[in-house]
Amino acid sequence: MSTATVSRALRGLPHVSVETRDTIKRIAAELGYVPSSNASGLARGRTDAFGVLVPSFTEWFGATVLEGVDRELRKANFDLVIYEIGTSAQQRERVFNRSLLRNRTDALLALCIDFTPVEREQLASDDLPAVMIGGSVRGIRGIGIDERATARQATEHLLALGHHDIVHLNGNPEIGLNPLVALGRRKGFEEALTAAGVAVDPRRHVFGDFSLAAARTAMNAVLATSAQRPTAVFASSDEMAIGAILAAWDHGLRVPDDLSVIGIDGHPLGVSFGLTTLAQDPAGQGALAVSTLLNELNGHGRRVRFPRAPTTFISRSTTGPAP
Amino acid sequence: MSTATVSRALRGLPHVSVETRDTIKRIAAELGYVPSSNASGLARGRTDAFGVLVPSFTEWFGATVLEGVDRELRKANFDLVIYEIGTSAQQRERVFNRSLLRNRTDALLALCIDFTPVEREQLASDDLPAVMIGGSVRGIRGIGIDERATARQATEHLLALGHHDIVHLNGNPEIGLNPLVALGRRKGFEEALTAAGVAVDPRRHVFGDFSLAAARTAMNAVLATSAQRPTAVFASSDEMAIGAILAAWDHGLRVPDDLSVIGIDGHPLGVSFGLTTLAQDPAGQGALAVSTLLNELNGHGRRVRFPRAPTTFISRSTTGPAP
DNA sequence: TTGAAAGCGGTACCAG
DNA sequence: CTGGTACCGCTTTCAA
Repeated sequence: MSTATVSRALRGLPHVSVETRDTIKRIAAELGYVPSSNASGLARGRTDAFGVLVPSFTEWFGATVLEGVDRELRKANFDLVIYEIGTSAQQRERVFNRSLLRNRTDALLALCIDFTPVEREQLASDDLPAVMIGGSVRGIRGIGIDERATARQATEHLLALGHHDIVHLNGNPEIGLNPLVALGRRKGFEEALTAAGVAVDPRRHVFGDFSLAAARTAMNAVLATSAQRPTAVFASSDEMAIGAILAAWDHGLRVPDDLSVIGIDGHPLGVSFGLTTLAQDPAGQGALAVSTLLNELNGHGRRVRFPRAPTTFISRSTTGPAP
Repeated sequence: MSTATVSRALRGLPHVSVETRDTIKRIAAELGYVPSSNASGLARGRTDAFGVLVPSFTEWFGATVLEGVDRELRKANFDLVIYEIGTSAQQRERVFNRSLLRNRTDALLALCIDFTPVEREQLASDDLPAVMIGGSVRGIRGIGIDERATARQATEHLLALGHHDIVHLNGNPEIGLNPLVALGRRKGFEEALTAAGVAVDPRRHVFGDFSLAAARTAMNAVLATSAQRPTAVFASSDEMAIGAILAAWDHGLRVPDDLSVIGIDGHPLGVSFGLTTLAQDPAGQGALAVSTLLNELNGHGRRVRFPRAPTTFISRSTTGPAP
């Protein structure tokens, strides 16, 4: 058998007789033969791998996106190369100067990262197809929910229940993540208020760092010092919403009787707290990004733009009528 | 310039004049040249990448290990290829038959996975250096805490506070993860009880699936039906411990006044609940595995055995004297 | 110090 | 349907 025939047989290409193919496959299995991805990749100019840039492994959104990415990649027999790039510019520079451009991947996914203009330029100039998940950025295609509309919907839910004094527990836009998400959610919150004829009070804009602990601290401060207590909280993430619930408990307040809380995300922990939320589907977003890029790599269609990722209102038990 | 000289210059090898090297580096930078990892890997018989098998992206232990693995890999300019292999044997077979043996990685890390004998054999026969993190398995080197001693220490803490009726909230050993961790923790629990002259009551062995929600449900059942209420809970993981705390709250019980709770892990969420726990350092375990394997790949030393990973007692506010 | 040339392990084109 | 054979882009040995 020539190497050519073996190669064809093993990859399921045509022009190989059935019996030849079977023989080759059997022997390959016996020998435990597996082609070298390096050699194959070199010859084909492909790597059969996607790269993903994540801000952190331990953060829910990114991890859940990876779940979907991996699922879709696995179907296509692609591998997944992950680069964790914290919020430090130094780490990021390393990745950009070396790994990204190292031709180890056929495409790139970035998770809600706040790229610098230089980085965006590098990404664009590089021929690697790239998509950003969790908030789009100029120059790179993005897939994500409609931040503003989602925030508005959450706020409207609270308004409809009669709440007028609502705290917006938001993420700080300056922590290296894509600032557009915090900004967009703020905007949607204010829009809803304004549309309902409720005044926007800047003191009700509180920062919880997108983390449970920080949100709890921030809300504790609000509940401790406010001359007048808010009756509801709109949190830009479920983890912050749970922090708000714990803060309410810290103050002996009942949820939702004394304080209503709504979040965004659909974090699994929300179930345990009966959290009302607007759920998104990070795994679905990741899977969509992969299948689209895979399609484009195969020459089917070019440069699709993504529609807004869907969001689902999940009504549980942390929101109720204003007291 | 010949390709040979360029190759030497760019990789910092000797036998290149300083000025030649500088020129080459400058031009390479201008051109944005980056060597193809495939070609380089093919020529050197190396991939400069590690593979990691994780049960799930969204589970705390694995994600935290990845954090440490990535940190150490990045230092060495290695890339990280991740294979998520749920608990389904089918998915795993895919990985084993294809990816693992695909020569995309120089070494393999597996996170607390319950390999079948066949899989173990494949791993062993393959020349890939491998280490298992979070519970060792026959045939593969492992790095992890001393399950039994840690569980015993946690239980002893409770006993010392005067508790005699202790529930062990354990993980179910049959969910695809390494069963030795649940078994070892059970053993340590019973040892401590026996050493203290306390009878082991099988009805106090409750399964929480290593998850918060399941643990809460399980504990709710205990608290609802027990003729006599336990005064303390030893949970095999912090997430389950938090589930127990929520269950206590569900029943209007105060922690630790009515029920003491201790966990194992050092999960960040524990901080928010004041959880007393025996913390381990998953990132450190991952980093150690990587640096060791890296060393061995470079020919320095061979087949190190790992000492037990350390554990730290963190006393917070969920344990107190028995009522 | 530098360059020439032989692989590394596949793929793909072309001829038989 | 099958085999021969130039590469793919880089590393490495050997000479110059």
